[in-house]
Amino acid sequence: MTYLGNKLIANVFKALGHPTRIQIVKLLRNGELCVCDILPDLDSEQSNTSQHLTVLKNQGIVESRKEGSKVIYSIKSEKIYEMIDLVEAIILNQIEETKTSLSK
Amino acid sequence: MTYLGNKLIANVFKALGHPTRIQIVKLLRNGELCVCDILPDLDSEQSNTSQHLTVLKNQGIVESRKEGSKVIYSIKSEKIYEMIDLVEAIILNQIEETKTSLSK
DNA sequence: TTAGTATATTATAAATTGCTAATATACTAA
DNA sequence: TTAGTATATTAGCAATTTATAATATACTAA
Repeated sequence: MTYLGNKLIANVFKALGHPTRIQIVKLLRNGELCVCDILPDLDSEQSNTSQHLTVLKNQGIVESRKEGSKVIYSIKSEKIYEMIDLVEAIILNQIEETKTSLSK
Repeated sequence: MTYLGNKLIANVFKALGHPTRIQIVKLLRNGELCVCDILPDLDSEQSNTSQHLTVLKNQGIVESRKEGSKVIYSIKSEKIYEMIDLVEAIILNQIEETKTSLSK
């Protein structure tokens, strides 16, 4: 694959490379939410949250629509959750490994 | 999940968030390689490549062993390739979407 | 021992990212 | 129209990441 292709791929991973953005994605696992419902569950300012949502949107991870004065965000592809599940499995493996090497 | 958990997850994604590191991971798809065999396929300096390998190693994405004067790197879990495949599928979807919206 | 090869580490400068505070925009209701 | 709510954008600074150049370490062979 070309450098350009790897850059596109890396950009998606990069967008997922922040704890707040991971949390946003997880919040959306049960369905769409307006920003007003996302905000109280996060530990960051309104403007910062808005910026994180923009990053996720720019990489096609979430999409949004307007409903009255609210903006509703949703996940564009369930594939994102498969990715998160894979990462969690990788992390669990490593924890197991660390445990094993400690008890030797 | 806690902030700490999301941070662990984000760190793995972050490690994959660079085109050179994606390329390294792809190079290792066919099996382990020494640094000397990775270097010529990359467009970056020796020391920079070594730093990227360290990032991947720190996140448990690759592992290494020494063999004589060479260091051999390999992928720790095939799950990484499932993740890359998912991202590629997401990107292809978006390209299709863009095409569709252009032809409307 | 010396020279050469393979890889890692360090310092540092440049580029990017993240956060905050302030401001702007869009909508709703009085 | 005015005030209030919901969200986005901007500017500026701090923190992090990236690349380069230089140096260090480990191994091999002469």
